[in-house]
Amino acid sequence: MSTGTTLANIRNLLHQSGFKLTPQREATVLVLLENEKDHLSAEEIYMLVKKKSPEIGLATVYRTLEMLTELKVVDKVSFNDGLSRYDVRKEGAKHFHHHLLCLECGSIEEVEDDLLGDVELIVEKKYHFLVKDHRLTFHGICSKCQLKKKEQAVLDKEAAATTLP
Amino acid sequence: MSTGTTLANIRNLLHQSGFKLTPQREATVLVLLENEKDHLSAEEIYMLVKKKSPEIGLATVYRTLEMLTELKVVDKVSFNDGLSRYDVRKEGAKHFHHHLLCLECGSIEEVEDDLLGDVELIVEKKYHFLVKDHRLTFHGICSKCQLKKKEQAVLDKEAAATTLP
DNA sequence: TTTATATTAATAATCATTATAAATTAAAAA
DNA sequence: TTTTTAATTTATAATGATTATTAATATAAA
Repeated sequence: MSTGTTLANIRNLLHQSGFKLTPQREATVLVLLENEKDHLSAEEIYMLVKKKSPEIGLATVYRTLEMLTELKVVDKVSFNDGLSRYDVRKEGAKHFHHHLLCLECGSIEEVEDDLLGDVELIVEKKYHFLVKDHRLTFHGICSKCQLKKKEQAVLDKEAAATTLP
Repeated sequence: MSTGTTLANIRNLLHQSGFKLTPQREATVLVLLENEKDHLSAEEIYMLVKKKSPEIGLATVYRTLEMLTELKVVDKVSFNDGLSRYDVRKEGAKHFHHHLLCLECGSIEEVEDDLLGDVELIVEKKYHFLVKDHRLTFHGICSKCQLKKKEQAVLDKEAAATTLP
């Protein structure tokens, strides 16, 4: 549980922004807070929220996520798989966290390090582009799949050795 | 027209990879090469290809783009708008080019500068993640919309001044 | 020239997401 | 506390980007 972004904070924000706090919205926020590291899709969030708010409809989850995204409570990220993922924004975070997307198993890991340094300033000055946010995703192979591939390579080698007369 | 990635190169690559060179595929590649800077969606590409290959179907464009993406001739990028965009990959490019996405008008500009330096190495070493590619997108306001906003602010100010008694 | 099979067009289907309209409810007002 | 208002929800339909299917067509190797 992040020290900054809490249910109470989000309640306040909704109120200040003129939105009502419904049980469905609260359940959705709770699920997001409980699963901060998981980069859940809307459908996944829906399934989890349903356990807290069984009558909820998928469309409501989508609406809630959209509202939270516009309020900048939540970050929405698209990878190349046709799904959007939703993360609670770390309050006070200086930059958006980055993602490591495994091309083999589809797992997504977070990188909190500030990898960009002053790049936003460079972009603003050189390209006259007022930067509000950014997204950085690395596509590659996670350590687990790298291990798997090594093991598989070993097995393949042994199988070939066994086959030889 | 990039000096590296040409129709001839792509023809060779298709052949070497065991794919046939159909007029539809050729037309698609031509459109992509002619519109390198434009970050076209599948639908936009389809409309352009149709001018060269009037009988072509949208599904064929999708299939061709998918094949070119798998062959790494084309890069597919997703922003948060539900569409995928397709760019010809610059042959020999050391890194993927970056994007400036304007939140106001939706325009997309390219950044060719290498903004990341050795970040991929850092990620590989620290996170044990074998990096194959990356995507970096800046969300913000383009210079045109910044100008527009300034002009609008000026107009608003004048309107307010006119209204005052 | 023939053959094999990759590829296409036309159409249907899928799926993530959004729209719709009646019903419900949160919270402000009385 | 009750009433009112309009925001919000549910259930369902609709949308649009993309993929699957199948008969027809076409590329390129033999």
